[in-house]
Amino acid sequence: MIAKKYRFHGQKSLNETYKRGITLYEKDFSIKSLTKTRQQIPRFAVVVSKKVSKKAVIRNKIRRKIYEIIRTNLNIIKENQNLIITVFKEDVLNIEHKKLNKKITNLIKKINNQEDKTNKTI
RNA sequence: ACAGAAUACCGAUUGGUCGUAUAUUAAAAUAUAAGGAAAGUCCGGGCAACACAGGGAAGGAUAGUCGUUAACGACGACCAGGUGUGAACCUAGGGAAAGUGCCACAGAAACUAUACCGCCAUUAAUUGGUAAGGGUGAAAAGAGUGGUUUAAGAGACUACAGCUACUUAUGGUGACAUUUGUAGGAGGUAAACCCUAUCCGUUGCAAGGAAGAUGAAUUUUUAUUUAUAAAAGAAGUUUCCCGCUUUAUUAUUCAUCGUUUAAUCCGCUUGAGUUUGUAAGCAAUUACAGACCUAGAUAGAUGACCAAUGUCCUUAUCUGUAAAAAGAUUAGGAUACAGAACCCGGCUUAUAGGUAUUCUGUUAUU
RNA sequence: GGCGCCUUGGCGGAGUGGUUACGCAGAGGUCUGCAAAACCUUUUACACCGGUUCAAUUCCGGUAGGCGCCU
Repeated sequence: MIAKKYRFHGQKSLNETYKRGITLYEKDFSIKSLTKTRQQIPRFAVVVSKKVSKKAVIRNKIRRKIYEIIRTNLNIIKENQNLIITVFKEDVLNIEHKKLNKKITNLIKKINNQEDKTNKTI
């Protein structure tokens, strides 16, 4: 898991990223990001709804795997970035660790490039 | 050996790298960290608020007996009925002789029956007797078998067996069992309404409490008196009525703003706790003594990756044997169900694979 | 986390202890020069598993799926 200071606290900050952030889609999951000038520590959230799977064990495993990938690749991410990853399908569990790692890191890099082009910071 | 029954239990282990939460601490570091069902939320209790948990009506739950328990719709032992060759298992198992309702279709008739065919008597048609037999149906004058009686028949009468109500005696705390006598002769359904007995106040930790700023609102009448009393109204308590509480300016309610790296803190984990031993009891369980402290998250911790071992299954080879069983090696596969959210006692449902104890039936051998 | 409710053909939607109405949709036919409308015929259902009962979609218990409310 990831440390408590890297997590979101409360609903308003989450809603802000949902409204204003940029989104990119993969087959089984999507990424939203928003960079803020006031912030000093990046924040992450992984959302796995009950529609993905009814069992709490499977949902927890998916979250933990993705959090682990983020934790090991912290150097890619900007200091003032907010990231939300939402999972749509149960198949994420069956993907190998290395493949998932590649997919997610590539997506994050893409998003960072887009943000640099548009200069969308608040 | 095969096929079963019951009860109790385990449900992976070790190492490496990188991490998460809590506690201790200045920091580093150390310690601890998910189940038998944590699940479903089906019952019961603690705890909290409302009145200290009160009265009546309505409503709900349960239903053999005795016990266990904080309590229960749970559990234990026993009784009765049913199922099974048996070990055992199942049962919402009070009342239909308080009252009401329902019993489709078929059938003559579905409940104080009054006869469709049949049998007998009598006739021109018919009418009368009869509940033995047939047919319908889930269920049919509902006490079976043998005999007597008769026009034909029938508890109409009798012998034996059996049922219901009351009753005698013995055993048992009791349900009840065995037993004595008298009387009786028309069904089912209460998981239909209902009656009887017992129990239940309502809401649920998102309960409840603490932590900002500004503004607005907080009634009327009477009496004495100039701040008290009484009455009405209002608000709260809710399935309804009664009753109760408040009528406050350091308070309550509403609105707006602020806080977003405090959307926080308390409640929150020492408890009907875990474990060892002894004693009581058939058992559920209880008593006493010793030792121990063992998760506490809140966009929600308890993990990710890698390696080895164990267990089980399958294939092949070897050993082994009359044939099996069993053992060794090689290769491949599987390793379940499932994630604390205030806390306990049960129930129900899901679960790869495995272990132990007691018992039953069949076959074979001694 | 807690509390409550629902499930009937392809879709909507009545019903109740005795084998399920109706409307729309689908298929075929009548009518028409051809269509529409109208009329006639027809296909497809009580979420699943147990219990009570002679008989259950209905009554009772459990399971599954779906929905709502409480900060």
